[in-house]
Amino acid sequence: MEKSYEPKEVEKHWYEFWEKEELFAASELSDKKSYSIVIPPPNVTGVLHMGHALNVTMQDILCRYRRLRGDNVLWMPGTDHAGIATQNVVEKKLTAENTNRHELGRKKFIEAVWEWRNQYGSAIINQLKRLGASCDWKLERFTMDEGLSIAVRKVFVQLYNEDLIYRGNYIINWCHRCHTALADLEVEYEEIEGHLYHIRYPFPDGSDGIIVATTRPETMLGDSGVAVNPDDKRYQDIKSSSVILPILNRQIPIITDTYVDMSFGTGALKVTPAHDPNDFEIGKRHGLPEIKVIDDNGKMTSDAGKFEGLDRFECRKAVIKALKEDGLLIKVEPIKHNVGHCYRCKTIIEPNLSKQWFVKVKPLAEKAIEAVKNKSTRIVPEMWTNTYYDWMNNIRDWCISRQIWWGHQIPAWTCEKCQNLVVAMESPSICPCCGSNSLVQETDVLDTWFSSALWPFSTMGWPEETKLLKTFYPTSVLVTGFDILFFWVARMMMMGLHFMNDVPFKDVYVHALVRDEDGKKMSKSKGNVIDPLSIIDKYGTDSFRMTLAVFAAQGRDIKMSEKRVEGYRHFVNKFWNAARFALMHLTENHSELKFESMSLPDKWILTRLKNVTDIVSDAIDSYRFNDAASTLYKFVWHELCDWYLEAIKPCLYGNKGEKKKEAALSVLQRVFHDVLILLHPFIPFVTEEIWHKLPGTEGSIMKAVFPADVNDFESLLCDLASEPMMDIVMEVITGIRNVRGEMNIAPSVSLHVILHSDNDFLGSIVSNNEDIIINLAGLKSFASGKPGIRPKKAATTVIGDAVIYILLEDVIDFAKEKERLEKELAKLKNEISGLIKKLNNEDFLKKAPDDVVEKVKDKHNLALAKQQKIISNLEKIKSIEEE
RNA sequence: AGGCGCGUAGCUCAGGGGGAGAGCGCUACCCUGACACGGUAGAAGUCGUUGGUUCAAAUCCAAUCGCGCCUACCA
Repeated sequence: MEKSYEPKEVEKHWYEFWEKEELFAASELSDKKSYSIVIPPPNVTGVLHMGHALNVTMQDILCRYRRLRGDNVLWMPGTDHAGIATQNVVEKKLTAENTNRHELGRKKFIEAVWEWRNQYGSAIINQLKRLGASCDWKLERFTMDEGLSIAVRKVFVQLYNEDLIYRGNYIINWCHRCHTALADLEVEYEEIEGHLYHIRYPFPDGSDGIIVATTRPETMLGDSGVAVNPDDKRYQDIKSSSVILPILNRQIPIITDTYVDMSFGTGALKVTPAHDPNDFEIGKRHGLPEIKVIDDNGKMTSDAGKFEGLDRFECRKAVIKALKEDGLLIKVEPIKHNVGHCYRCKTIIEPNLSKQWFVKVKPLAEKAIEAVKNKSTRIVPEMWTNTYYDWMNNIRDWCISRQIWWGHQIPAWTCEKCQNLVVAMESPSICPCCGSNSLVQETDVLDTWFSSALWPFSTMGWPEETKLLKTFYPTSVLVTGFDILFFWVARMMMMGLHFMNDVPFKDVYVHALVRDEDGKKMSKSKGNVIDPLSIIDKYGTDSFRMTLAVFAAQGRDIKMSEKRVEGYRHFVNKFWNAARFALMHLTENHSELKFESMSLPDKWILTRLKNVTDIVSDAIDSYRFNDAASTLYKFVWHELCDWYLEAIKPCLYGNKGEKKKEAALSVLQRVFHDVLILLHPFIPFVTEEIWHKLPGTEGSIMKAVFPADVNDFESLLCDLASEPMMDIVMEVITGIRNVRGEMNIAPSVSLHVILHSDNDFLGSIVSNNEDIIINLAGLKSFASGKPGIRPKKAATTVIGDAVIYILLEDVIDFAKEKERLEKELAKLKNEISGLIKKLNNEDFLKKAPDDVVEKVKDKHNLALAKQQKIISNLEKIKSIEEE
């Protein structure tokens, strides 16, 4: 074995091995318990980022763990066709080739997208593999696949027939750059420094009129009214029922509506039903005309009069100029306000009147709320439940049509002759209404999230009644970031319940975001993105995964930096070397535990192993990945390496006889065997590599059995008394080392140590394990016995009931020793005074539970005894000095 | 505006009513036959602030300050 772990070749080798051996494959039918996860499908245009890395690592930990526990695991992989993003990518490519999609035409363009997808679409999948993802790749799905497309059609048609999908002219969010409608969710609001323009709308008789305030003066061209609050005293006495719209000189009505906020601006609101969602509602209430002045390209329409053809922002300037000239611009004040931007391209979106398709979500949402309320689906951590309810309760209809070409074309046809609308699975040949054969399909496609919403069952073959569905639906857990809780999770809940009559997943584990070192969100524009692949290249996948797992505490974002990963590379390397050491001695199989000849450290480490096994499985079961990972870290480094391996070295070198050696070897093998399995979900590559070198193993570690599931484990291995006993041995050793350190005695100097104690239990433990103490404390000799004559020139330390004398014939520095003891005494006195305060408190004695009181009393007695011993040691020094 | 979360060692964070913890960093010593990506020891914290509940509060409650995020139709 290499002196340091080199991940590159190991990772490549074992990943290929796993795939070749089909170790990731799920069984369609099996007697085993089913466990299933569908991957949140990354965009087909995507490049692996930290979010994916965390998300996939967690799912992989769960899947590998469940396999080790004997479950039939399905981890369903795939990608999402990402309508707008993918279309953008391909359009860019076309531009570079000096053409565009309109020149190509719809059919050719779609072909071009498929070509692109076939060429580049597996990039993200290959990157997931670098993370060690154990998805069943044979089942890989894509939202535009034929099967998934049939599912989409079926859902659309059924929802339409159930009146849960409708088409209509409504105000929607329009992105001029992407040239499509967006759902409300796809608009990101950002605070912007803008201006609030106060504009006078004169009365028809030319008198003062009403002053309105707006941040988008260009929309005034589409105004069809001015609204004031009916309770607003300022406007009670107005005689006129209308005003004149400046520039266009249209007469528009003054209406009253309680929506208007009297405290904002002048309390008068210009109403533009075609370009503002609220105005749209007001317009509907008052029957105002909807005048569209900005077209789908961001240019002014003919209704904008002389501004026709002008860009919307150019028009704003022109309108202001015109108003100024007419003396109708009263004032301009700076204002901070939220402006919506397209989540894909950051263009300022324009609320626009448009004919679109919508899903009526209320009825679907009710079932989705109920499913969480009655715990059919559990959201972890629980704090997200409220956010989920909140959103679900205030949900608005979902605009699902997109004016792009790449996606699932809406299965609706209009008869050119009679205008009849047909929604059907298959393209109809004649109009069922008038028999005409000139039917034209709707050109819009569906929102990508519409198909993602079906992911948990469409990937398993729905609408067919497949074995996969029977075995694996509903899925066990969905692992995702909170940023798509609404986009995706909520919608899957609605669709799953509606079409499968069951929740899509029993648990939703919502994990945190990965941020940069300073806690900022990683983004390309900020330039603070850390590329997971470069981290993997540099430190290895296992180190990276371990880092993610250790920092994945519930409810807190992860601040990622290379330095962190470096720390966990050290861990992987430490483990590698521990294994290297073990394997140097494990030259043959020692799978049978030799319980009779075990030493204390043998029994101790097995007990600790059992304990750690329980903690780790508990933690993974409840999605506390950080607890599981750090428990293993501590166990491997600070118990296995720091104590156990060091303690058994004399045995392994044969200094303690063949039987002891055999026992130690058997324990060593067992501990490595089990700890490899425990670690495998976190660091799959290095554990597989070592597994194959460890005697007594066969095949892949992926087929191993989790230690907690082995029968008789507890009775076979655990000796609970070994923990307190080993604690004493470790304390004695640490005590001696401590003196050595504080007295500045070089490690090369070996010492004589004498231990005095009245306590027979302690005495026997110490004498039974003196070889370990000698070895680990670096001693020349160690003697223990009942208190007797004190050695003269010795430094002392107190452990429990024992006084330890470290003989320092030539090197003792009494001043230093005195200082040391006094320092310790001061610490102890502090502790004692705290304990006394408690014990003097009658309420404490009366009300605190007995075991707590006992504990405090014990501690107090122990501290007193220790104090006594230190004081006498100090006196001894003084008397020696006086001699 | 409403909701959620977070303030614990220099840094990054665990913990969550009865002993303040880890990793990194720092200091000292050590290339001891797995590992210098290492070992041993050490220094370091009024657990944001103020009240309350309790025999007991870093932990529960209330308020307050600071930070972050999410949701919302303020023109």
